[in-house]
Amino acid sequence: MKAAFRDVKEVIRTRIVDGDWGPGELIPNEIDLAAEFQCARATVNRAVRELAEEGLVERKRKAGTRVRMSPVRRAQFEIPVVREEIEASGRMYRYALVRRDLCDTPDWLRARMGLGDRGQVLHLVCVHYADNNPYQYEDRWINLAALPNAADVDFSETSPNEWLVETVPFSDAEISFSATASDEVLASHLGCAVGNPLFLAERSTWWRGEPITYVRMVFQRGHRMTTRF
Amino acid sequence: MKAAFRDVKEVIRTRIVDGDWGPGELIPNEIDLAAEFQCARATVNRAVRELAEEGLVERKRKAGTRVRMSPVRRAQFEIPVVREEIEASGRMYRYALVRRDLCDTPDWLRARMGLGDRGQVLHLVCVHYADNNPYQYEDRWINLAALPNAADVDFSETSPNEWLVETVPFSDAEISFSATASDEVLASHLGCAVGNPLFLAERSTWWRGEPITYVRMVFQRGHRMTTRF
DNA sequence: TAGTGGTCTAGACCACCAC
DNA sequence: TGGTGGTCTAGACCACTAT
Repeated sequence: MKAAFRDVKEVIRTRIVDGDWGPGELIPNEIDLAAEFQCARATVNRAVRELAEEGLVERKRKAGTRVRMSPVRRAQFEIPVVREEIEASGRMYRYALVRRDLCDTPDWLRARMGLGDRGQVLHLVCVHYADNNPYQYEDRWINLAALPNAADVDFSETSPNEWLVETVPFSDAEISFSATASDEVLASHLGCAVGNPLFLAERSTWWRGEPITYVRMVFQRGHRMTTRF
Repeated sequence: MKAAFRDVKEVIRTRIVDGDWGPGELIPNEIDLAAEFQCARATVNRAVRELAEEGLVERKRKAGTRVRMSPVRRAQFEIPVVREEIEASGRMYRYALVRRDLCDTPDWLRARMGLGDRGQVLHLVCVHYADNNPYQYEDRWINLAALPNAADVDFSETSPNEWLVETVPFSDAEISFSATASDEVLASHLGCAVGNPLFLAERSTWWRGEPITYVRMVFQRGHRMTTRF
């Protein structure tokens, strides 16, 4: 008899999934549901509110609660730190820094991140291995105007990924996924053929409105990103 | 003075983002926060509970609430119906059925969907256009044991996607994203070169535990899936 | 304008678990 | 075992909006 709102939620969910309450149909109001389930209205409110957050129903004051015509489908992915992702799968993680440059901000990066004027960026290239097989190629640019001390960090041991997570933990980000073809550099680092299709993730990060970093992460051939919903 | 819990939530979020309460740090308990914000404990509870759902803090009974060391990053994507996706971007949607077969369930599909014994499936191939440019190639298999009337539907006008959404609205799904190379069939339908890297989404769907459909959706060259978090 | 959901409150009991 | 979060209740007032 604990978490009554969960029971209420599941009963309602079942009625919707089973079609007792069809798409577009109005379901009873909170007072009636509270009476049916012998509980307080607040309990029903939480149950139905969570179903609305899941996209199963739609609520409007005065109009009541309706089953959605087509449920909103939200696929949700956890974005872990590479090392944790690899170690969680039981494989050994290894990291290697391939390249490190200090340079003026390229124009394409300035445009992409909304960086004004000029300034320097730290350009890092590294590879993440799982059981000594290349897993991910990382090409990263760090805005030194925002993180000047990044220039003094030794990235040969610590991956920029982890250093950033510790240093700027709570940031806004935009991530996008696409497909790209392997060029000679990628082929040599990932051990695949030139022209192979590869899964690419790009992420831009801001902290309190200020651009922090942009990274291209290219995964080993055959990589999949999966979720259930 | 409406939605006090939102104000409380934002004040706490700001303190965390600004570093007033650093990673791993214990934040005041609900009673103290309620006193500070001059509100009921339930109000603080909702605020902090939602921050926990967002992955910003971690709560444990007796141990209290701590700021997460590295916030859990969840990228969330809405999975719209193709037509809506295209029309939302202001482009004209067009659909074409390329192929329709009734056949015995191939072994690979049986394994992938957890289909027992034999049975027939409806195999549909179609293309979705945006402003008359190919946008997505769809290769779909429908389990006729679960949806026998799918065999009688005229899919030359209605896309299987939309028919399924109307017919089986509330289902469980597994979706996965990867990169694939264009073969001759894809190249001809999508108007790209053979070997081009393409973004691939695969979805398996179940309703009340029963396999419904498996679909491979291959997007036009250069397609990106983007979200902020 | 009336009905519905959105939210707050004050108090209560309980489950969990670090100490 | 005591402190903390998790939840429920009964009642209240308010905001929105369909009618």
